[in-house]
Amino acid sequence: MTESNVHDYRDATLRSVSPNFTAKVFAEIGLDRYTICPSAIGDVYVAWSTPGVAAVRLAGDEQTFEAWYTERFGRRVVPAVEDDSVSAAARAKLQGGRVTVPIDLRDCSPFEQRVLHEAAEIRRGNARPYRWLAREIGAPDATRAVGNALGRNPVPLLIPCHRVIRTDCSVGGYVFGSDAKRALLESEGLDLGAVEKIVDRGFRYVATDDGYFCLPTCGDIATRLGVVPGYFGLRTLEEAHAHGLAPCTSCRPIAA
DNA sequence: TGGGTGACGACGC
DNA sequence: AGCGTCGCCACCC
Repeated sequence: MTESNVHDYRDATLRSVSPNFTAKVFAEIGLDRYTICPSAIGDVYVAWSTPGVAAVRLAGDEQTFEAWYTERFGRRVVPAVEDDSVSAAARAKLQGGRVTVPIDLRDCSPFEQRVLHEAAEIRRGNARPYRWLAREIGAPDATRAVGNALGRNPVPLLIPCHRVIRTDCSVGGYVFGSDAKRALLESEGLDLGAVEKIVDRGFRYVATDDGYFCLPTCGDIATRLGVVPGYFGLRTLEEAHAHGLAPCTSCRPIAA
């Protein structure tokens, strides 16, 4: 494709581009495109650029989405004609597949990227506190800033920011609403009712008889509860130490 | 430059 | 138990 061709395409009426334009052509002219994918919370728009998925939003009015996209990223986005490898991966992941999806975080600040990369490591069936995430990225006093960064997550669901909750195990905010966040966590196997009972009794950690203690929202605790005789709650780290318990290497419990 | 904002958290009633 | 206050930090004017 020549340089002048590229400009011709850019200047074309984007909505009427020929279906013959392949994903390869879109990649060459650097045009972002979007498609609709089913997800656990209903249909979402998935928008992507050459490097990866740039945005996930609840599906609704196309004009509103396109305007939001340009406002947020300073680039236009047009309906995709067909899936390519990036959107196909996103589609699979949004339906529960264990797939690696390339993500385009170029418009996020370095701090936001650190937060999002850490959130991406939290596995299904788990949740971690905002404060925990702040500690993990080496900014232990930036809890509030972590919440702000997650609130600007351009790719919710793909980067599972819904798995970051408050230290008291209440779910906290979410771009699609706290109720959706709660439903997502439950659908992933986290028993928030059980967690609430533990917290209501004044416990911040849970120990199993095999010698480890966890955050109440650790996914591994539920697994271990099936194979060890019982569990008991703890109020402080000192209490855990007094019992000779080791911190779970998965959830890495933090001080109250 | 500096003041305002916010998906937080600890404390005090 | 729930609310106001304040400290914290990154980000935006």
